[in-house]
Amino acid sequence: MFRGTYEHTIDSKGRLSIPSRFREILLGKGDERLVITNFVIDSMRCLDVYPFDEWLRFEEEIKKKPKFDRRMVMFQNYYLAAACECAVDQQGRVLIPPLLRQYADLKRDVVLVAALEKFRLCDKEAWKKIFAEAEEKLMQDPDFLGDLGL
Amino acid sequence: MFRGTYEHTIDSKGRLSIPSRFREILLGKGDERLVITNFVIDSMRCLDVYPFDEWLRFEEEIKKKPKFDRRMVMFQNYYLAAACECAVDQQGRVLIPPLLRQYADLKRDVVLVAALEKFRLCDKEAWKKIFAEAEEKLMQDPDFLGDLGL
DNA sequence: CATAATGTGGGATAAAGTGGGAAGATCTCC
DNA sequence: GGAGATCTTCCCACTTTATCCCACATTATG
Repeated sequence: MFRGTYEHTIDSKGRLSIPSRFREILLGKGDERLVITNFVIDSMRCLDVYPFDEWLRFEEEIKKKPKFDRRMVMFQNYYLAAACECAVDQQGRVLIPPLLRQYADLKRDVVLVAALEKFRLCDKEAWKKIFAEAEEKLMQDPDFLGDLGL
Repeated sequence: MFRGTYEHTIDSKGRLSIPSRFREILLGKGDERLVITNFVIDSMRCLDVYPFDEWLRFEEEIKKKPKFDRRMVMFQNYYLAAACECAVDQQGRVLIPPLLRQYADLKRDVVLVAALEKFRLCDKEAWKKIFAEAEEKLMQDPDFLGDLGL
């Protein structure tokens, strides 16, 4: 389970270092490969990053679904088609594939955000907006937090 | 169960010593790890601090909820994404992760406030306001406690 | 009053995050 | 097919941050 939010930078060669806490989890799996693909939060583009074994698990789920359902085809075109396997180098960095980087409009400053079994990669400014909106909406709705026991 | 309010200081390296009463509880669990995340009281930002086992329990509760509910997604982005696992060192101190420290605007003087199975970490001045407001509301409304069924 | 426990400060060491060079691979264009 | 350009990978190095350890002051305890 990934936890926490980290601000990192993408260098001039398009490399991004994985937070050591995240990397520990990958090392624990004995497989440092990642699968990166498109995602959107609040209509802001970002990237989803899976450990390789979690991605395989996810693919198995997909296979169980009706293959020619129209929405399934759309999903495949959007999410599966873009998925790219990336290796982590010996310094703990991944090269973000140019097309994906371009898609999510990742510049220098990015944020890595834990999301249970995977994590998200997001432009820093974009994440600020996503976070601010979540904070505001949640605080306007004390009943919701109450239901969660907070 | 945590009890009491303690005024401590965050040192120049961002470390905070856990009150010994709180630490006893952690030692009793046999696991001194903490999970720290964002919170807001009366639109004043602070941090929620869970013993590791309590946090796991909470995560299990969350997993039972509908995953793609809009408010749930926001909650995921606000509360879960920021949650960071922190170890207590041999002097009984935690390093408050910089992003969280920044979020809650923690300077030197902070307050640790027990909240049942977890506790809160709050800027000293902010806590004064939160406390004063709570006290005032209680005094202005003699039925307050009664309405709560206490 | 002596002793222990608690909270705080600071130095030394290790680790994390970032930048950049150089060799090898891949691609492009002629 | 070969020269040049680009991209990838590996390595080394630097800076910042985290962690460990020792030490001191203050407060609790007997």
